[in-house]
Amino acid sequence: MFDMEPEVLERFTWYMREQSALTIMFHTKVAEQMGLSATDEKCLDLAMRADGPLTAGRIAELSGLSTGAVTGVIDRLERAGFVRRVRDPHDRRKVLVEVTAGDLAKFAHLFEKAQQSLVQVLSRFDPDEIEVIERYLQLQIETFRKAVINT
Amino acid sequence: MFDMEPEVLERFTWYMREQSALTIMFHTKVAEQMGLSATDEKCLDLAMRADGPLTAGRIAELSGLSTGAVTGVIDRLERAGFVRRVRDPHDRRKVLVEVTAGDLAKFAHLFEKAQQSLVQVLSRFDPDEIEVIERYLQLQIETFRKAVINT
DNA sequence: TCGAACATCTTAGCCGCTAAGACAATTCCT
DNA sequence: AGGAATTGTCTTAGCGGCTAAGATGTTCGA
Repeated sequence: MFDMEPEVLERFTWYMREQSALTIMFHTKVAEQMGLSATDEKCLDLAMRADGPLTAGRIAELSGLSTGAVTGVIDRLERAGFVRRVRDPHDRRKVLVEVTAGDLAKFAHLFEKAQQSLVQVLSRFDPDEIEVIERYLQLQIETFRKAVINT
Repeated sequence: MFDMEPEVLERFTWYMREQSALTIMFHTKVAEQMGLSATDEKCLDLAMRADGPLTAGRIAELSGLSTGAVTGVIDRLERAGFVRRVRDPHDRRKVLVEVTAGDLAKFAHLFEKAQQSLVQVLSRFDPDEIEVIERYLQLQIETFRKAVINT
C-alpha cells in the first residue's frame, strides 16, 4: 500500500520494544501487589479474558506450563479467593476454573492509575485521530497474534 | 482537550490488555528459543536498551531482583556468551555488564517475523496517519512510564 | 590511616517448575 | 455391554532459581 522510510520502521521498533519492557514491569508490579507470583497472575488473566470458564488443562496449554504446575497455580489462586474449582458436569474428569468476580474488585485501584493515564493520553486526540489509532491497534493486535501463535 | 464516549475508553482498555497478554507470551517464547529463562532475557533486554553498560547493582534495581539473583543471571548470560563482566576501572568494586553484540545477531531471526508484521501493519497507513500513531505511541509510552515507575 | 559505607559474591533454605506416573472418568471397539 | 485405550487432573521426586544474610574486597571521609 504505502511505502515507508527505514527510519519510521526503526522508530516503531523502538516503540514496540519500549512498550514491551514497560508492560512486563507493570505486570510484575500488579502481580506483586495482588500477592501473587507473575505466573499466577498470568493464569488469572487468562481465565478472566476467556469467554467461559477454562479447564485446568486449557490453562496449561495457553500458559505453556505443565499440568502439574497448573494444579499448584489453581491451588494458590483458589486459596487467595480469586477462583473456584468446579467439576464439569458433562465430563467429570475436567476441572473448570471459575473466576469469582467479587474479590477482584478489591484490586481495581491498581489499574486506576493506568486507566487515568490512558484517558489523559486519549484526550489529546480528536475523534478522527482516535479512529486512526484504533484501526492501528486492532490491526497490530490481530497481526501480532497470528505471528506469535504460529511461532 | 477532547471529550470521549465511555465506549472508546472501554475499547482502548481492551486493546491495552490484549497487547499486554500478547507481549508477555511473545517475551516467554523469545526467551525460550534463546535458551534463557524469562528472567535472564528480561535482564539482557535491560542491558541492551541502556545507554552505556549497566552495573550488576543497577540491574538488580531495574529488574527488582536481589543482588544475589543478579549474580546468577550474569553468570548464565556470560556462560551463554551474551554479555561480559568488566570491572569498572574507576571503581573496582563495580562490575560492568557489557553486551557482546556478536552473539545477539544469531537471534535476529526471532524478531524478524515480528518486524515483518509491523511492516505489514504500517503499510496500511498513509504518512499523515503514521504521524498520528507515532504521536500516540510516544505519549502513551511516556505517560505510562511515569505511572508505572511511581507506583 | 582506620572505620564506615558500598558493590558484588557466596551460601542456606525455600518454593515453584518439570517429568513421570497414579488415579479417575470417558470413549472406543468389538 | 464390557474391557482396553484415551483423556484430564493430581501427586511426587528432583532440580534450579530466588531471597536474605553474611563474607569479601574496594572506596571514601575524618
